[in-house]
Amino acid sequence: MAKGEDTRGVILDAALNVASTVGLEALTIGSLADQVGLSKSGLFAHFKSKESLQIHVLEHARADFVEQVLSKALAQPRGIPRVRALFERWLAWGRGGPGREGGCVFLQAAAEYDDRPGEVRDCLVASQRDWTGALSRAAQIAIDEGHFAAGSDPAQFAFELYGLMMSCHFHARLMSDKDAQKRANNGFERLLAAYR
Amino acid sequence: MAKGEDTRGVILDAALNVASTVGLEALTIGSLADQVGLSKSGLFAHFKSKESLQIHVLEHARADFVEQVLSKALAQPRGIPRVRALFERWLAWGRGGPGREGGCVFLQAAAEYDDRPGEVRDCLVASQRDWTGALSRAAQIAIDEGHFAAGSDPAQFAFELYGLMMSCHFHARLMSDKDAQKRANNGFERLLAAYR
DNA sequence: GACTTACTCGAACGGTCGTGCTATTTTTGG
DNA sequence: CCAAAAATAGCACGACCGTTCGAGTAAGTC
Repeated sequence: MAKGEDTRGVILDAALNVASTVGLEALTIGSLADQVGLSKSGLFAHFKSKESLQIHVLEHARADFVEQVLSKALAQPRGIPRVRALFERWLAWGRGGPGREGGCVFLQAAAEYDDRPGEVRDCLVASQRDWTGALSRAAQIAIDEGHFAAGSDPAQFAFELYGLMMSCHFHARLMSDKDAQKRANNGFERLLAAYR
Repeated sequence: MAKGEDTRGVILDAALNVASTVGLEALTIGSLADQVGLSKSGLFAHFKSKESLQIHVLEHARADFVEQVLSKALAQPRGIPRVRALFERWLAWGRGGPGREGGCVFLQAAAEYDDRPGEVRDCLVASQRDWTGALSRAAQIAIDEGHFAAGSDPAQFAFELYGLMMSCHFHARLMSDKDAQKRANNGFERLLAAYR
């Protein structure tokens, strides 16, 4: 009973790595099976369809994101410190690393599914709605704490924060811009200044 | 001699429409041939390979972008008016419309090729380098004209502008946020205020 | 040790992919 | 109008896709 759950975890780890680089659609069961040393049908049996696999990959990523980004940032004091922690850990997560060579799988998936209906898209939208909601809530708390000006729009703040993250991902990965991280931080400080 | 160039244009129009929605990689020759009423091999003969087709699609899009966005914005007075025109037309182009249902094909391609080496990526990077360069130049002019504070970083401005555009595209398309356009404008005004 | 359950494999399926090759039709230039 | 050239169609190919099925193996229970 435990064996199956283990290999399933190994599969999802590898799948997440692939999906972050080439996307969830380009992810193929055959090559994934080779990577983890399973037969194609052996891997397939764990998920009943490719769509199911894609959804599980997204939820796997979401769990990791919540653990690495959200929950750790929530340990920071309310207000600007927490907002800062959210942004910094978000950027760090999106930078990728061993096991997630392709950066942020959500940004990859966002581009893939923004015009492609289906359950995968629905799952992605739900996760991103949660995330933008968490960002907005953190901004609202910053208002409540008096760190941000009263009357500020938390959703507007989240919107602009999202933009900084996306631009950083774009410049760092596609444009090989070594200053992307620094530019994102500059933009963040300017954003904070505007909302104070 | 003219016939071939015509059908080639028809093909590229349809291909651009498809690529903007599902991506350049998911674009298939067979379905594209059906759309334009050609046989698979008949269409294939126009481009010697799929990679060549993808590159031609990108250059087709680039030409349209230059015509619809860059050149028309350059007709505006130097400084903030021109910067504003660039941003507004950029957003409008990214919003899509008939013939480009999927929005901005460059954002789509940016996600697809940010970890996928090859000639298509090289072509995309070149076009985006041109574009960010144009944005930076417009910001530099705004500095020269005294519209932006002396000592401002034009590339930083372009970086943040790119973020607003991406976030707008993301929120409008994936998240079905009707306020995305408004939020992008809000962010733009805040950005202008910071650089004045 | 027998039985049941969970896991994995190999082979095969229909389908679609990009890509050649060879005709045949259509367009073009003199 | 005719020959040269360009454009298109038809067909076939090898490769890979997701998926199914049946058999075999390992693990857990009584």
